[in-house]
Amino acid sequence: MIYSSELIKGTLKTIILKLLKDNKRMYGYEITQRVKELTHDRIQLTEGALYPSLHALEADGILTTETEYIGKRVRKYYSLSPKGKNVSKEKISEFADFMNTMKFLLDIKTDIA
Amino acid sequence: MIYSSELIKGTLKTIILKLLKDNKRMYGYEITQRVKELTHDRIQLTEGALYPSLHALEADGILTTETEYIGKRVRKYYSLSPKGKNVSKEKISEFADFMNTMKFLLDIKTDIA
DNA sequence: CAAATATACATTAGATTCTTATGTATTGGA
DNA sequence: TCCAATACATAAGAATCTAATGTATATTTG
Repeated sequence: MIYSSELIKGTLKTIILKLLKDNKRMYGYEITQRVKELTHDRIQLTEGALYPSLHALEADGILTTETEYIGKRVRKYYSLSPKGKNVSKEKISEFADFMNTMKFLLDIKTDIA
Repeated sequence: MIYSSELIKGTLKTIILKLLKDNKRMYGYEITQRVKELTHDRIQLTEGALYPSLHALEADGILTTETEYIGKRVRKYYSLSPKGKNVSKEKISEFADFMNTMKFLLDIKTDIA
C-alpha cells in the first residue's frame, strides 16, 4: 500500500527533522532512500517536495549545510542547527500528540445522536 | 495546544467520514462543534475548509444531502451513500495504517550511520 | 429590549505545499 | 555501450487550507 498523497501532506518536515535528530547529518537522496527503506516503500518522498522543503528549513536557520564532493559528484549534507534541535523536539512531540488525538477521534464510537 | 495547520492538512476528509460513519447524518456546523468538543479544542475546523470539502464529497457521490428548516434557518444534513460507506472504511483503515508507519518512523533510533 | 453572541450556510483571494515533469551531470553495472 | 542509480535542482499546475467576508436567523444577556 502506498498512502494517498494527501495523507502525507504536512508530515514531511517532521520526518526530515526526526531523521536528522538521529543521524547528525544526511543528504537529500539519502533521506528519500532511508524513508523508503524504513517504511517498506509505503512512503516515497519525491524530490520536488523534498528539496524545496530542505531549502526552506535551511533558510529558517533550522538546518545547516556542508557540501562535499564524492569524486566529481556534489553531495550536500544537512544537519540540525542548535535552534533546529529544539524545533525538532517540538515538531515530533506535537506530532505524537496529534496522533493520539486522531487515534481517539477515529476509534471512538460516538453514537450519541 | 492547537496543532499547526499543516499537520491537519489531508486529515479533514477522514474526520468527516468517520463522524458520518458513526452518526448517520450530521450538518456542517455540527461537525465543527463535535470535532472541537471531542478533541478538547485541539482541532478546530474552519468553515472555509469544511464546506468546500463537504461539497466535493457530495460531488463525488460519497455523501448525500437532505435540507431541513429549523424555523426559518436552513440546515443541510449530510449522510454516507452506499459508496461512501466503503470509502469511509477504506480511508479510516488507511489512516490507521499510516499512523502505525509514522509511529514507527518517529520512535525508532536509527543511529546506524 | 437592544446588543452581542451563537447558529448556519456560503464564497473568495491568497498562501502553502505537493505532484509531475523536466533538466543537468556523474557513476556503476550488465 | 547503454541503462539504472546516484545526486542535485527548478517550475508549472493542482490541491487544499487560512483568513476574510457576506448573509441571515436565533438566542442570550445586561
